[in-house]
Amino acid sequence: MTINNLSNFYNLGKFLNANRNAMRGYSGQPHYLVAVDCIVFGFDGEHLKILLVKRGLEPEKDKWSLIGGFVAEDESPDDAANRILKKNTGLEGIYLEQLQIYGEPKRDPIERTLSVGYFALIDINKYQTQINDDFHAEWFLINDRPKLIFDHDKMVIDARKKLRYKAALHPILFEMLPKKFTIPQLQILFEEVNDTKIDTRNFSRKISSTGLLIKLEEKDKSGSKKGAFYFKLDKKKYAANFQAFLNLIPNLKSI
Amino acid sequence: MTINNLSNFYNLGKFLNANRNAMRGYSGQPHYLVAVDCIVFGFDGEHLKILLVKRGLEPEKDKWSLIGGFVAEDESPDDAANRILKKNTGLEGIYLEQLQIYGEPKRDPIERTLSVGYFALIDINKYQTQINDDFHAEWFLINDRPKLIFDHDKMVIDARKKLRYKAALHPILFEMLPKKFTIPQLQILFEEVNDTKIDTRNFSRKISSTGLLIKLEEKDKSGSKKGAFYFKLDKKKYAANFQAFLNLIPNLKSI
DNA sequence: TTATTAATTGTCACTTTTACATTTAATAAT
DNA sequence: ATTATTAAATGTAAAAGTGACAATTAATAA
Repeated sequence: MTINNLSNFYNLGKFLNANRNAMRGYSGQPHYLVAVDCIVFGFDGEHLKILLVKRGLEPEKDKWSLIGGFVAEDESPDDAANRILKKNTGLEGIYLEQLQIYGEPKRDPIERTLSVGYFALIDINKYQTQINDDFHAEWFLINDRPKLIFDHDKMVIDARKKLRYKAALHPILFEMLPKKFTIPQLQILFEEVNDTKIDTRNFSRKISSTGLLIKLEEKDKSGSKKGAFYFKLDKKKYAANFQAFLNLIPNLKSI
Repeated sequence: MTINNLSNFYNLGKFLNANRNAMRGYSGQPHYLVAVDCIVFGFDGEHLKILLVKRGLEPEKDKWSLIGGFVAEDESPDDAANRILKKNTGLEGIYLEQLQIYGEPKRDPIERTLSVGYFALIDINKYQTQINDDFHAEWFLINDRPKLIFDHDKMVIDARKKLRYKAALHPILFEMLPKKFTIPQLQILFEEVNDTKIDTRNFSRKISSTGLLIKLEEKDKSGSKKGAFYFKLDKKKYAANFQAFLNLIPNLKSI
């Protein structure tokens, strides 16, 4: 039995795997590909959006999919997600959170691949300035996106649920806003994420009471004659209070 | 080059992997072992406990570890967790939730293994009746447990944090109680999980206001002369309200 | 009959939440 | 210069929820 006349590489691989494992690993256990897929959310001032790419390899080449890639030998899944996001958006230090693992045996028809889902929040403007079109990434309205490959549609639905959940309790939505933003902008973002209308007076009071915002001198006059004051995040309080439970959505208890 | 005179199975494995992938998979991507590890919490009426096993294989044989195992070819990680829990506790339909993935490249010294962490909540009494000692599982006080292998200590810490977090908002702790339980029992459980003392009057009022409990005729007289009334869960309301945000812990906002 | 012990329950002050409409600041139009 | 227009900013009162506090009750044991 030589390498040259092997008719079935696959079985030989299995055979050698078994031998190798008996010698130096966990005997006979199966090995899988491990990937990460990122659900990247952004906000353009009006609508919640999601960043998708045209898949570059078979199968399903040229179909829309989440940004993803395989976990390399020297990196953790978190590292992989950061690397892949940087490659596709040019951005570093993006807000990133593990969603869950997707591991149905048949989810990838080519070969068993487990995928760690991440959701990411980015400032869409920061992205736009740095974009080079090498990766064919494109923003879609969250409610008007193309069908995605594999189980990516489910990932998007799960990520949206989790975004809503977290945003009701923790001030994560600021991650999608530019450094300077107005209260009306913030409110629209909250309304988008929660698919609901919020009372202006109550929202403003609630946001103020968190103590997370610092009012600036400057006004944004693009939206109205009167103009709306810009605010910025109080970074220290933001970091310190991030884990605390807020109550940012009306009727939270009956969601 | 024949199989018989190969001096290095590992390199051959790599070589073949690359060939195999070029033919029928994703070319050249590394494959890893994937395991699940379960952080199993229980409550004995007094203290929060965790279920550990003596590891049965090298390395670290006979050291304490979480209940775990590899994900087989025909099952998802969720399936694997259920299978492995059943094998080790005899219980089916246990409350199980994905915690996160643990994937540092060197976390297992033998071979790269990614592990999906799960936390499980079980009624410790139900377990005790079904135990057979085949698996050398043992309950430990959460605050007095042995050092665990690999990164399992971190998993336990993470799981505890998540348990606390979820228990503050959702009625998951009932999963650790028997069908009939008293309010004082429930309160002790909440106090254990949150490492805090809770005012009896406020706790009782808060729990009642959820509408999740049904008062029974019977009393538990083991703890006092007066006896404490048993309650049971209103299963329908429990299922319906599970996703709603409650506020079960005092001073929730400043945790 | 009394003592004992844990279970059960009530009140008040304070905070938070909700529902709801008017005033204000700037620009554009006359 | 005055007025019209538009979105931003703000206030209040009623209701619900929260936290801090101690007295009463039901059973058994002495």
